[in-house]
Amino acid sequence: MVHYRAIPREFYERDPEIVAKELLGKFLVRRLGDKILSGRIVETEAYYGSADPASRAYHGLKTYNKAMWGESGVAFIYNVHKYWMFNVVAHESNQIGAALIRAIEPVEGINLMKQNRKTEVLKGLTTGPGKLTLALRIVKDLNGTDLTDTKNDVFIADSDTRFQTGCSHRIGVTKDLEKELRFYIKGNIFVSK
DNA sequence: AGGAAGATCTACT
DNA sequence: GTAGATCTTCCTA
Repeated sequence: MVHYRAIPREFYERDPEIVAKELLGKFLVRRLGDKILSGRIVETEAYYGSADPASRAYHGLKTYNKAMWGESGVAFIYNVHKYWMFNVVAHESNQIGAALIRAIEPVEGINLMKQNRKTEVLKGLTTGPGKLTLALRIVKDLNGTDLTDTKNDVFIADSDTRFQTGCSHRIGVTKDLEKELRFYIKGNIFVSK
């Protein structure tokens, strides 16, 4: 049983690019009853507001994306192609932004993750945004959950381990920015392709 | 009420 | 490498 340390809200009250980069190596933890599922974050992407055509916030404030305007450090969950995308709201005060968790490396509750994904194979279990939400049973009910509180059903926990990181352009977006806003842990086999 | 789009995944060639 | 499946939400009529 791992002890999970909460991350203060100030961590998320910065530019999404910085938050996305620094989320690498930290833990995403899901509580299912008395069971814990967790994984190390190995791949993220940063999204902005009206200046970012790939962002959910690009077309202005809507009911489904209003979390991106809200308090930093809470979950922003959005549906695409039958899957749920898991984001953390992250922006400076009066700004808009979020960091998408794209991939994790399973740590605790691996057998339950396999059940949730209906597979026996560890390889590829959580190597994509849609796969990891399925594995951790993350659905839109968790939208708005405070991720800085370790008592909640889903939260993010700190880690002291440092990794070599790389960056590239975002994946799957139709209109990307010039900036490279995807970050990943170099050499980790759970980074998506 | 219906159509289209979307930050995806799987399976098959 | 590419096609098709399939779901939630939004936009228009």
